[in-house]
Amino acid sequence: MPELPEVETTRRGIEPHVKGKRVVRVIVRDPRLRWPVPRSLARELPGQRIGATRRRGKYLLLEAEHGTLLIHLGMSGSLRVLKRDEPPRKHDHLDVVFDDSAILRYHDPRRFGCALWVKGEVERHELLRDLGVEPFSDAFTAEYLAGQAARRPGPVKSMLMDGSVVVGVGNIYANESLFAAGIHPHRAANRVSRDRYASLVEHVRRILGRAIERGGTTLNDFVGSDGEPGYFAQELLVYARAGEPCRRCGGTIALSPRIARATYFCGRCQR
DNA sequence: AGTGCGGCCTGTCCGC
DNA sequence: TGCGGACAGGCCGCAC
Repeated sequence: MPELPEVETTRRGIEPHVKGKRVVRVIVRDPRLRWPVPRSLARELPGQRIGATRRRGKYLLLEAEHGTLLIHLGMSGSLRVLKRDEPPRKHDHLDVVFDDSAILRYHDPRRFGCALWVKGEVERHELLRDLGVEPFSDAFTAEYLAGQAARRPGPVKSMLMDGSVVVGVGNIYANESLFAAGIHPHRAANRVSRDRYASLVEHVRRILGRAIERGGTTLNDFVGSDGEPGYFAQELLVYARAGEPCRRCGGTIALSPRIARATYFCGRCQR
């Protein structure tokens, strides 16, 4: 399930194979993604060279000369680079074919992802416009989080997973970061001290960074652009460990479905 | 305006 | 062994 580390792993994996290459063809086998793949993509992208690849939150941006290919992997999407053509497998919905015969192939069984063609300033696109700060940017600070939290009596975990506050922190990494910072996921956001937000900021960065180093987290189906799974799952301390012993205090990891999907925590270590 | 929930999908797992 | 149903999960869109 791609969160920021999985998307960044994918970006780093594909960049050497697409940067500077010219697109010769776009093949849409099934346009029925979260939003239909626009016809303009196959019509306009061919002939253009890909420049930089970027990431904004969990969106991948492939900048072409006169537009941007905007891709989201949803929860089951992956991108692979093929050296040459091979028969598409089930759920291989989209190919971008390059002038050296390499193919960027989009695979997404659940079709929660999207592939859009954006002209003009991509940052102003409605999907990106209202996104919160990047966790690795200077804007992600304890002061910023405390400020956001001031009007939020709801659970701190909900705020952490709110993409209009900070991007890229999905369910897995929210659970892990709150455990590392010793903050109870049910605690009201406006009742977390500034010092503890400072700790949370550090742990979010450390955990996301470590997950990127390990190639992401593979629980069911995530694979990087080379087809390899990620290895961060081995380092998860609370996620998917309900009923198992806390690695810090030996207590039992609890599972609460109350907030935004499955919430795992240690009731002794997190307050 | 923050918050929670339904819905979109399909593969996987569980119980009968 | 077969099959229905619950579940997972990002995130938009909507209701409150």
